[in-house]
Amino acid sequence: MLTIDKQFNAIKRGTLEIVPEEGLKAKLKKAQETGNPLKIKLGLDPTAPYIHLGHAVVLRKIRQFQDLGHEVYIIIGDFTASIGDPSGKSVTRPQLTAEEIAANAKTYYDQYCMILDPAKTKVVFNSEWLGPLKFADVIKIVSKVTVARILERDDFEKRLSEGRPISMHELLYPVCQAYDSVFLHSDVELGGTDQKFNILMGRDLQTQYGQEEQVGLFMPILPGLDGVQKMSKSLGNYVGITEPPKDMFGKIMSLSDEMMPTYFELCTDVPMEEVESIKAGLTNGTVHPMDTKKRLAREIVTMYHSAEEAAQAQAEFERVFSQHEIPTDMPELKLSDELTDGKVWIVKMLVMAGMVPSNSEARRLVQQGAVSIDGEKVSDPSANIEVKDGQVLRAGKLKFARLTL
RNA sequence: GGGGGGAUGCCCGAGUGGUUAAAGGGGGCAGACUGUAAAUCUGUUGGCGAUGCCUACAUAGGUUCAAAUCCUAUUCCCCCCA
Repeated sequence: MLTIDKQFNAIKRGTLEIVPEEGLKAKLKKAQETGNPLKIKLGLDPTAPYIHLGHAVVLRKIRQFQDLGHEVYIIIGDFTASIGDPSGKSVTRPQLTAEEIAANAKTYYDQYCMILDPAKTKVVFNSEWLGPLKFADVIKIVSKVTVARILERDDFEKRLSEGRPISMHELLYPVCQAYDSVFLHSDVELGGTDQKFNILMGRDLQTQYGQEEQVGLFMPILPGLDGVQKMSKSLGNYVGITEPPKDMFGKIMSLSDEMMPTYFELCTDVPMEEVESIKAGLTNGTVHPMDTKKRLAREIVTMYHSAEEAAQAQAEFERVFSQHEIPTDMPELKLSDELTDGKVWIVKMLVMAGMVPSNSEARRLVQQGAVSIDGEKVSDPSANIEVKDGQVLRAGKLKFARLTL
């Protein structure tokens, strides 16, 4: 058994803040003494069922708790989804049907299992306890929270002062989330910094209900591949945990150098001392950035696939980009039905290969000199190409297809 | 309930009768440079086998030789007063 301090330090890695740190230590201690596991809470929005490295940061932290023997409750916020966490951007959210939520939850579950221990994970829906509440119950709950307290929330405060609208139901969102904590008697709630207000609200409400307050554990928001905005699918700057090794490796290699230490810390299990020395090495130039990035990519691919696949992905990467050779495997494009006098229009090929969405886009690529066949540039958008079996069509740096007849 | 403002391409945002497929910026894509990086520079960014044609400025009609721009109705959003 690890000492409390060691447990605490392991958990602390990568966290932005633990509120309060002493509270967590006390809980860990109590759990060890009594043998009762802590209840770890994580709320998830059921609307976006695609898990990427950004989500993984929090999930991996949760996994650590499991490894220490604690119980994890994943709360699917199906009830609260009908409110939507107030952001001021989209006040109204599309209502999901029960089927959609169930389907999303299932997809989620399949992906969690890549990170979490399914045996120690309980998935619950907050509609289960929020749904049956009567209006009188709601008033009772709400009476424990003051308006001033609610309006402290950045987003509300800002909107209020800017004269932008705030709907009543939005005020209820943090309360609902806090009530989840009360209902579950949670000991620790994890979330991104954007969850700070809601999680602290949970502490307040638990106190009101005479419960021991939960500890808030905040993880940083992982910046996306662009290094600027948070990782999100809709921004396209993400690495999905179910992506093929090759894609995962390639995407990580496209990170900017400055992002590397952050990714090492939040996305891998490389010991912190080593992360620090890598960081120092990068700063004083004793460590080669590209090698380091390859290491990073390898660590991450290994985590979600395997060491062999990671090695293969790296070999492939080096082959294509360092030695400028073509990839070993690529999609095939069957052209036998498209031949006219043994020729195929270049634009048509690109569209058929799925490399571009439209003929116009294909023309543009050709005109810009991004298209080649067997290394020979095609620059005329109206060209009809005489195709030979096995030739390689390339568009831009990343898109390849083998032509077959 | 009354008064006012607004809805433009992936996003932001100009444009108030005619060289407007629509300025500018962001983002994306491509090229150069590289370490498939970042930064920078350049080009490009509705569709169509295409020196032209079609579709687009919330929706539906209308005026006009000509509309994103004017008129009418509809939908949605915001602000102020009550």
